[in-house]
Amino acid sequence: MLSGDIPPNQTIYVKNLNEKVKKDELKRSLYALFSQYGRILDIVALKTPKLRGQAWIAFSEVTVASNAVRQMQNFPFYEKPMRIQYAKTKSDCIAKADGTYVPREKKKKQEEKAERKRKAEGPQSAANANGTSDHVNGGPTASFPGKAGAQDAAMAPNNILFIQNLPHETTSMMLQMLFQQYPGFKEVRMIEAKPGIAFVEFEDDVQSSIAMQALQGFKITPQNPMAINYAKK
DNA sequence: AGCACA
Repeated sequence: MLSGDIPPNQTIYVKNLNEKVKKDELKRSLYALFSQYGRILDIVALKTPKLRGQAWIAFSEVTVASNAVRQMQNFPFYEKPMRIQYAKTKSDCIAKADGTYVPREKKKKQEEKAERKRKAEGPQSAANANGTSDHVNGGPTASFPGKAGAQDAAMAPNNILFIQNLPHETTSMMLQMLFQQYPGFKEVRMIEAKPGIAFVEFEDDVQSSIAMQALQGFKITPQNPMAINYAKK
């Protein structure tokens, strides 16, 4: 199994998040970043000592969650590579939609801990010697199947994006319309002498990354999927 | 490292 030993779930569990970023900004950024894969039903992030640095993102479909787990694995997000797994349990928002939601009774922490332990040392505690050598995931630069902009070599994150394969009639106004919807947008720069390319600047590389993810492969014309990379430093 | 929903 790809991510740990947790079975697929339509909610993903994200950890190693930068604990300095504020809760709602975090949620907004996660939303912008992950909604490219499909519909997000809910994002839960708490800043309690136990739960900071983690988030749960509930998707409309398991397949969407699966793509997100694979493709965003280790994505550099606020300076830190995201670690993504399937959530261990069903989200309340999904159970509610299912009709299977039952409000959980308040348990004391000790009871919960005991229960978890009981589950862990089930009937066969020596049964986990099955070659769990799975695979070491793809590394910091995931590829984006079906997206023409996927780069071949990893480029260091940069607040400036380099856009290629634009139709020659593209104007900076058109690009501005596209990119300004993403937080941190600053400006579009095009070069008269070089049609088909542009630079788009954001305030920082988290924000540029989100826009890149969101617009990667975007077609201004059917023949022109945008190829977006970080600009060279 | 850490699996919640106030």
